[in-house]
Amino acid sequence: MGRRPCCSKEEGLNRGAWTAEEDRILTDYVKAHGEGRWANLPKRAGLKRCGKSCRLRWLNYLRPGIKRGNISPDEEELIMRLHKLLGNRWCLIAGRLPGRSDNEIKNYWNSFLSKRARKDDIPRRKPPELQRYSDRLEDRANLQPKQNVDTSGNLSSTDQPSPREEKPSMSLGAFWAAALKCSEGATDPEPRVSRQQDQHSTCFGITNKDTRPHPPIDGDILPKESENVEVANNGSAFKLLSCSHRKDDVAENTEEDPVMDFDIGDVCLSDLLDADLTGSSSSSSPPFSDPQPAISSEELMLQDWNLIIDSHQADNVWAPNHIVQYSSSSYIFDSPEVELLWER
DNA sequence: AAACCTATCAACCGCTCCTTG
DNA sequence: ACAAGGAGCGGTTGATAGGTT
Repeated sequence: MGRRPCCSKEEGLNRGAWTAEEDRILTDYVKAHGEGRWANLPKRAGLKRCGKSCRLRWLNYLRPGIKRGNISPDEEELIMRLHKLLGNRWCLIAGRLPGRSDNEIKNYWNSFLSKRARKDDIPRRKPPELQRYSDRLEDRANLQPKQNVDTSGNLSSTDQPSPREEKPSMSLGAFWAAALKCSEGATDPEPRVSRQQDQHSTCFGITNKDTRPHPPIDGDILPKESENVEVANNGSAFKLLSCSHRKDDVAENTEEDPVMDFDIGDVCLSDLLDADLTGSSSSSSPPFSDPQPAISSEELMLQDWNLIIDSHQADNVWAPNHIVQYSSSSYIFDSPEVELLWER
């Protein structure tokens, strides 16, 4: 489909900084008619501005409750931690900081925190099994440089990108993001889940069979209840027992049950979590069922290595009743982050 | 005092996805 | 099923202020 030229290229529109008068007109109009219909707003309100520009101005500066400047140390720390998990997904990060706009956080990051993050970055160490797997892939790629290595570690003879490469899988990284998105909906008294946020059917929760009090969680990040994933106390950690939702069920259950499974690319989260990773990569029972192309768990983890938080980071606080033991890894459902440990 | 450099941040831009007809 | 329009996101740009030489 063709795209309309950007409205900012239209003749006769004001550009650059907004004047106080323009602000007043926009504020009055939105207060009277509500948000939305941005494309028509300038004409109706009598503003010589692009609709997108009006939307941006309203969301970033004029809407009620917006905070400007003076980002507190707490907010700064939260931004750092969320960015570590979510990357440059500013709208999601902003969603965790009431009154802050994605633009402000993005600017703050680019001008200050990115430098700090680089300075603080700890070199990340791959666990030995992943390092070996990574080396094997590299060796094979070197032997046959014109061949692609597909996501299952197999070689393909075509130069065309595989479908998976064309459309990247929802990664473990996205899984973390999904958990955060879910928490946002669950904690906000007036959930504002955007269409785009909703598109992956992203919600996830665990049943905490432990009866110990829920530890204080910043913003109470995860849903407190779930009927879908059972977690049992295993002494120092919790082992995932089951995950009842299949991706086929999600559509029907979405309405009444906010907790659901979701796809991680071609696989279901429950598949990933149910899979047995303790065996070698040549295990006779592949973790993910046909007809999906086999994707090894090693590969999945390798792909997402950069999103894994190193267990040596000093500020990690582990709450044993929020750990899901998964093979040699442990998923931690605690604090604003969902974290993954190796060989815990 | 002037020129230059750097940091900040508001705004722009292009792209993607969703909704609607 | 398809196309067009609406909306939102994230990267980038450019104006400006403040600091340094």
